[in-house]
Amino acid sequence: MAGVTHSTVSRALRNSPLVRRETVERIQRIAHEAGYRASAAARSLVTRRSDTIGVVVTNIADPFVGGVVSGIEETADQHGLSVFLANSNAEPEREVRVARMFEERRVDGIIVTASRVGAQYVPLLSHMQVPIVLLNNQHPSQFAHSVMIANVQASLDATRHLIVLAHRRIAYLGDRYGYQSDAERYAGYRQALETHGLPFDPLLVAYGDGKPEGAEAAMAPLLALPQPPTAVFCYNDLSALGAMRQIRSRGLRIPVDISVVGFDDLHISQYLNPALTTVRQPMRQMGRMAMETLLQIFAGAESGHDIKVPGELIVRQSTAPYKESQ
Amino acid sequence: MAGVTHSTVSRALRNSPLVRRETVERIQRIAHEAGYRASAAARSLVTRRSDTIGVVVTNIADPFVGGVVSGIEETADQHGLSVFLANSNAEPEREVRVARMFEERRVDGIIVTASRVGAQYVPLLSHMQVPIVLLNNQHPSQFAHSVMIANVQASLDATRHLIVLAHRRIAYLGDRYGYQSDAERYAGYRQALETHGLPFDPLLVAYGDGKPEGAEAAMAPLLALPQPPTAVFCYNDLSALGAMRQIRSRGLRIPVDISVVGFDDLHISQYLNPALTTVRQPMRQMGRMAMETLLQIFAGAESGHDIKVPGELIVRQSTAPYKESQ
DNA sequence: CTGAAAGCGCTTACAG
DNA sequence: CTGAAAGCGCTTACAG
Repeated sequence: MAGVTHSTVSRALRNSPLVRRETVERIQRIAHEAGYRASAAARSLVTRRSDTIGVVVTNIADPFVGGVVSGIEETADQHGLSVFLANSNAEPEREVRVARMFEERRVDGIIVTASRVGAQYVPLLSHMQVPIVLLNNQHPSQFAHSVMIANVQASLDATRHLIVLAHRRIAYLGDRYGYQSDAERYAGYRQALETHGLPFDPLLVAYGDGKPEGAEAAMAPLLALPQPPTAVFCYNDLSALGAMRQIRSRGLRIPVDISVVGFDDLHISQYLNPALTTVRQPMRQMGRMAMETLLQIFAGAESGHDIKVPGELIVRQSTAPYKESQ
Repeated sequence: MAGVTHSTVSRALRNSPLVRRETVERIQRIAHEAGYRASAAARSLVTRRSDTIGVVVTNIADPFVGGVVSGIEETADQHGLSVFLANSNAEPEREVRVARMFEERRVDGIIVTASRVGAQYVPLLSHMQVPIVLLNNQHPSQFAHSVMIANVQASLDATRHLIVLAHRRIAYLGDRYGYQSDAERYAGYRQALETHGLPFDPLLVAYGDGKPEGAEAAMAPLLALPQPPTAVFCYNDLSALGAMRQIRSRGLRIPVDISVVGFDDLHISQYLNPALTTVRQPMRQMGRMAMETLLQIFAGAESGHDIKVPGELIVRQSTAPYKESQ
């Protein structure tokens, strides 16, 4: 040591006004030279806060999730919080392990980000008495707050965009694992048809897996229809990617023969050929909002937080007016 | 409690053979019913292990990084380790904060994943006495082990592929922040030219930022050359995405007028139009390997770990034979 | 402004 | 097979 007790050291390192200025400086200098670093574990044992949050995702390799986590981490860092990242993979056993892990780590809060999270999962987490913020997920528990994209409105806009372009046979290519998000995007699609007096044809609805693979496969029967669609609204950009490949492989041109709309506006979407018309989700910002919601709850805000983020339709080159020749 | 001391509880919960079978069961049942969960902080205070690793990335929204982190997390989870995720953003202040955070948290090991990490950063981390594994990064410290893609060989293969297609004016579109990776990929490119007796033209080398934006801008002067390249080898797939858009915007066709090769084989690359010829990096697996290296070091392996992963050239539709008409 | 004491919730020798 | 004791490294009233 350097002439004082560890009590004083503890105070000095946290810049307590209870310690004489010069003592603080001396201690900090010595601590710095010695490379001393207070143990977070010991501290959290007494403060009863871990300064840690848990983030669960279904798949960190999904670019949408990556954008969201980036926003979460940025805000957490600004407030001195560390983030535990856990990939649930939507597997029940992993979900259970993640929940237990978060409990043992005594995380101060949890953010669940996923396009498809097991239905029993959030109840599992909400059992612990810790605030939970859901990002683009259902809200089945009273412990959960949420940040959600305005799926219905955004999908309505996207579908209307196609209707205004004179398309009459518009397909919906959903995500069979998308649960709530898929249901809402589908609802927006239906609403748009209805509002504009277009008939709904169940043959024009197909389901992929939210990834290019599944969408590519789901697109095939749509194109094989006697009266194929002249436009397709996809659950997300990744699905659009698969749909577009299927369309090309049939020798059809986008957007001349068929228009495609996505959802998310991934960073790459503007670089596709043709550039993808899509609904922008401000992923990074949504991540930040989720983290800020948690911060507000930590600070004692008791009212429910249910933030609805508007989606913005970005019109690019994958959509064009319907032409008779089709 | 339920009739025993906390010592016994502690032992029972960890399934110690020192405790009578039925006592173990009774305690576990009660603990389960009460929702008891041992505090990781208290435990790690005495065991002197946190069962935690720190993962630093420059940008979690980068799809390459997402793939790697996915592999890391998967393996960590299998071994009961939790992962702290920190985004350094290549900003020096954040790097310092991350290092301090990891020290305070007493992480058992660190993995640094990044295409471009600050040069002073790893020394900063290696100052703490904790094993470090670098993924696709320099190896400037004796505390660091590494998992790296075989950049030179893979780039040589990629460039040779273009040479075999009869291309003679092949550009290299690098990443000015890519440091080591960029230098090695460039070296492979140079080696291929040399081996095949092709002249090197410095005018055919341009630098982007490893993202579509920078590559798109860097591609422009290349195409404006009196003798433009007929093929371009890009630092990574994201750069290829930008290069391709620039090429199209000049009214040139891929691969008829110009061939494009990327590096990474992101999930989306096979869905591009045209599908991208690229070098596959097994991102997920590399992440797993990095984590396994750490695990081996924990287990006492003292030999240096420097794993070189071969890249695999995946030929798709963005490359074609050179034709006179160009 | 500083010190002595208690305690956060565990694990692990040491006894028995 | 179980208990009593010590201790991990901090923070924070409580005194002075």
